[in-house]
Amino acid sequence: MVPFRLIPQPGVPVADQVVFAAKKAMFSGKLRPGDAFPSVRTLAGAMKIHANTAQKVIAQLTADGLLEVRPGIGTVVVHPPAARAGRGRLLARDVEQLTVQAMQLGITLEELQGSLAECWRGLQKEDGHHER
Amino acid sequence: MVPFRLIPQPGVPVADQVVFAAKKAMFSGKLRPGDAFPSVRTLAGAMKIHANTAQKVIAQLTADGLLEVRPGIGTVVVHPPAARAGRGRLLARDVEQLTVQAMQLGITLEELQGSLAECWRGLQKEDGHHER
DNA sequence: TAGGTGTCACAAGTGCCATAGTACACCTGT
DNA sequence: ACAGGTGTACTATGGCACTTGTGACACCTA
Repeated sequence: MVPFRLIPQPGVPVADQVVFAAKKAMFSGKLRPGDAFPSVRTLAGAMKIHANTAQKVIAQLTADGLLEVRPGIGTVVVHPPAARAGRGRLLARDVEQLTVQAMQLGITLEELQGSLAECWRGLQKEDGHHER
Repeated sequence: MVPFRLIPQPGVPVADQVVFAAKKAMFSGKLRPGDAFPSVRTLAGAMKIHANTAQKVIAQLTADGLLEVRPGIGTVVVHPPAARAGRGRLLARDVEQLTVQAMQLGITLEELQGSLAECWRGLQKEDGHHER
């Protein structure tokens, strides 16, 4: 029913995990623009979390511009505003962290870039499968 | 005195920030294998944190194999064991997260790889400056 | 009208984090 | 031997974020 699952990660907030899983579902094509997003209470029931936590998920995704709220109806997946005017700076912290961690593991830059490309294509390859 | 500083990040534990700053200092050559690492109390004083928190930093870095403890003497920076037997799997979570966030911002894979390379070289270029 | 939708508010419980203080075993100087 | 510096361990406390719990409201559709 819900187009994504999650494997509980200890230490990271459940709400953030669900948000991440939802984004992944969107960018991999399991949730396409126009599709109805699970309601707060439906999501809460499916994810075995509290309705209040599910509400935070919806609010977060809405704030990120990935969901649009139809009052009284529900929420719908929208196409990201594609606002990237020098937003690369927002990733600086994450890029730096990934770099340091890779260096610690003795991984080369090329290997890291390869892993990144592999992960990238792994998400995009399912992009045309709306026929479940 | 202490070969690294940190810019307080709200929301992330101070201990983790110091650990990250220390690692960055190591991989950028500001701290080379054989150098003495600041003592618990010195680190606590310089970073304006509690000695107990500084102790956690030392413990973390030691557990990561980046520091070696000489009982009664102090801690010394050691060369990472370079143990990378399929450890690329440890980065999977971070790679996936960075990928999704980049997609959300509408950044292309090539741009992301470019940012990564830039950050990488930015750390390595200072690698020969021990003449301080 | 009945039911489903998102939204908000308040309280209680839990756990992590940083601080605080104290103590111990170890080694190196003099 | 001694004093001083080192890492390590323990308990306790206050603050903060997270989750859950419960209830309520305004909105829309059938």
